[in-house]
Amino acid sequence: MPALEAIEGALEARGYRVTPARRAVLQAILSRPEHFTAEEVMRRARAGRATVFRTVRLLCELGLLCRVLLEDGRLHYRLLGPRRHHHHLVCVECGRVQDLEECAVGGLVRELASATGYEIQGHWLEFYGRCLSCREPDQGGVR
Amino acid sequence: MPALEAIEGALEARGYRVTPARRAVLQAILSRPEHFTAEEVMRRARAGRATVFRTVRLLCELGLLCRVLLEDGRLHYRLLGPRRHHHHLVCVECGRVQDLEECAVGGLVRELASATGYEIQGHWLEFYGRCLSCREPDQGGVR
DNA sequence: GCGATGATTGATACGAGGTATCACTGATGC
DNA sequence: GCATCAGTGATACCTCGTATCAATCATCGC
Ligand SMILES: [Mn+2]
Ligand SMILES: [Mn+2]
Ligand SMILES: [Zn+2]
Ligand SMILES: [Zn+2]
Repeated sequence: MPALEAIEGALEARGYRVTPARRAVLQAILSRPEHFTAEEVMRRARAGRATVFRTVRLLCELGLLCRVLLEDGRLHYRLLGPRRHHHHLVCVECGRVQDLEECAVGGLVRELASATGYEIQGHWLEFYGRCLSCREPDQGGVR
Repeated sequence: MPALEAIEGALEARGYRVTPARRAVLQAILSRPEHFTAEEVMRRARAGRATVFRTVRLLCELGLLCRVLLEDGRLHYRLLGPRRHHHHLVCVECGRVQDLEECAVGGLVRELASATGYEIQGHWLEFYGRCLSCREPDQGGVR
């Protein structure tokens, strides 16, 4: 999880200004739990609606945020470490999100490309389930 | 692609009535291209907004429609043959959608489950690219 | 047939989540 | 100093739904 300065550095490095509005959005994001909606950021950042959405989009484009697609189709955002393209495992009970280390469908993409003739450019892949701690009561585990 | 009578039969078989409003929605769907939004159905079916959305949801639940997640997060719908759970390959240029024969991440799901302890209950998986015909101009192919 | 019951409908309001406009502000470059 | 352009935010607007609720329709027991 990058610190404020790291994110601001990444913005400046790409020619974007670090303005008060952007800093407000960044602070709101850093104060949020592991994943959040743009609306939640809105409520905490002293910045206009359009600016919040623009900033979130910008951070996604720069690879500083990743988008987490929930099972019901809602979109959340999440700070991204230095990681590249990857996918998520979302606990539908407690909301915990686990980044999956890498993209496990690379082989599948190649197979599909040769089977269908498509030039495959991207994909969505998200998994949903119940995490270990949410399952524990089930199992009548220790204690 | 099921015909009107087949869909109506499926509704009746599960205890749902085939009403004029539902028939109007079905006809609008059958007149649409391979995938469509609920809004497009709205514009063609003489039926109230709520009814259109309710009917589309019902058809999804009954397995008569499948949901196609576009790259930008929008949701389209598509008539489903007798197929089960599967995924899509969407051409981002012409919009063509190809149903993938089966779910190719079953093995991955099992691996993930044992690696993470999650009980994995579902997933989203959609691929985006350019289909063969949309690529052809690229390649200076035959003719 | 008759009334009770439950399914279905559509007008309408509401809500989330996001984009388009556009006049304005504030840095930057010269 | 002035032109230019990135950034801003109020606001209107849009899509894609869901909630409400009174009206209607079909069915069923009698
Ligand atoms: Mn992530
Ligand atoms: Mn399909
Ligand atoms: Zn959990
Ligand atoms: Zn195509």
